[in-house]
Amino acid sequence: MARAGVTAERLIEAAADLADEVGLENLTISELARRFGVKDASLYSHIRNAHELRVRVAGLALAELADRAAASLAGRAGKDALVAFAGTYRDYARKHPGRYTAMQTDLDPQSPEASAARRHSDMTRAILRGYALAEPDQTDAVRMLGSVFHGFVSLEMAGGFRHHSRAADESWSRMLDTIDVALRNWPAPRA
Amino acid sequence: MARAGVTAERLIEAAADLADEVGLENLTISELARRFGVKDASLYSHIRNAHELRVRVAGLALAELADRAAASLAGRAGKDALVAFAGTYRDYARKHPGRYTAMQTDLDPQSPEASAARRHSDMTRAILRGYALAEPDQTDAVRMLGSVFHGFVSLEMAGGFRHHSRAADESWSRMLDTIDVALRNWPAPRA
DNA sequence: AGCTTCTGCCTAGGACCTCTAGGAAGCGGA
DNA sequence: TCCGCTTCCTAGAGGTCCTAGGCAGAAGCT
Repeated sequence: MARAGVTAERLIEAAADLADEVGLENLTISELARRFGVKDASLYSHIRNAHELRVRVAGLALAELADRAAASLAGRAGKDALVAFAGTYRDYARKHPGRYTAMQTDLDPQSPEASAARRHSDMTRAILRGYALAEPDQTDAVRMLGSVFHGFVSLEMAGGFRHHSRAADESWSRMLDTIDVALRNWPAPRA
Repeated sequence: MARAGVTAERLIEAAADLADEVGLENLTISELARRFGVKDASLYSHIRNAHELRVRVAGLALAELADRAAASLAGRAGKDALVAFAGTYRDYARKHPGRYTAMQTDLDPQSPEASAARRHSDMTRAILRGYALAEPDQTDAVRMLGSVFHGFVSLEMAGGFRHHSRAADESWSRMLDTIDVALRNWPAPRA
């Protein structure tokens, strides 16, 4: 009997594709096995359980997005870098909703997946080199940027901007203008 | 045989509590029935299916949070209103993670639940009365505020700020300072 | 080539979940 | 008292996750 040739890598990648197609909440071991022409139980030689599958997809997505974000940052600085970086996040989320959702999984800080998450905050810090911010303001700014990007993308994905005629693209671009101004006018503490 | 006295309202409320305890993804019809001392099938006289249950929980949460936000806004204006409003969101999310997560469900714009969502954007607009912003900037600002609040809360819930020693409370408060400044210095288009 | 070992994939089956169909029992009103 | 509405039931189909135990390709050794 010919083997299907399942490996952990091919499994995770197929799982990520499946999640993008049907949504992370509909990513199931059974459907994944079906796609490989294999029984459910067979997948358990490659992954421990359904939760691990999701964590691995999260890791894949974090790494993929970090690579793209790094590429978009090359040769750019200041607002230019900010806009490119943010755009990469938004594009990725729209093209890969399942992967993007998986990224929000609560990861064990010890896990290898969590180190990919660290690349993201490091890159966000790199953007801030274009703005003069010392610690702890820099950490606060990293968190604000993460919040703004993720918040917008996540509300957009959930359909939150569909009620109003104003194009989401316009709001996105004006929001980045505003954030740029805010970073250049970062307020002193105890204002 | 005595009746359990299940009604749609009591059901939704219990479902919301259950979601807060075990997470929205672990909210099941079976467990809910168990809590009422009733068989699964009995619940289907009150709700159509599991998806409707989630949507109803989302509606409950949106309405509850809107009420609290409205109360926090009473008698406040400007930055004071901004901080109080934002704080209400964050508190609610921390006390009611299941309800909060449910709120992100993609709602049918025609549904009664979606009208509760409208209350939220209306209140956000009200906050902006303290800052001079004409359309379409106002809409962009509403979206930015929603993104910032939701993004921060959502990253915090997912454990995104645990890696660094800087307290999330501090970052939150400094972020609101920055947003306040940004709203007062909203940039002109085509900068 | 024959042998062993590894492991990818299998069958079988338990536990739990969603949801439908059809029936019985509580409870209010005529 | 009896009727009808609603609540709750039993029965059962079908899907999901996951474990235990086994067989048969594939890979390596002599």
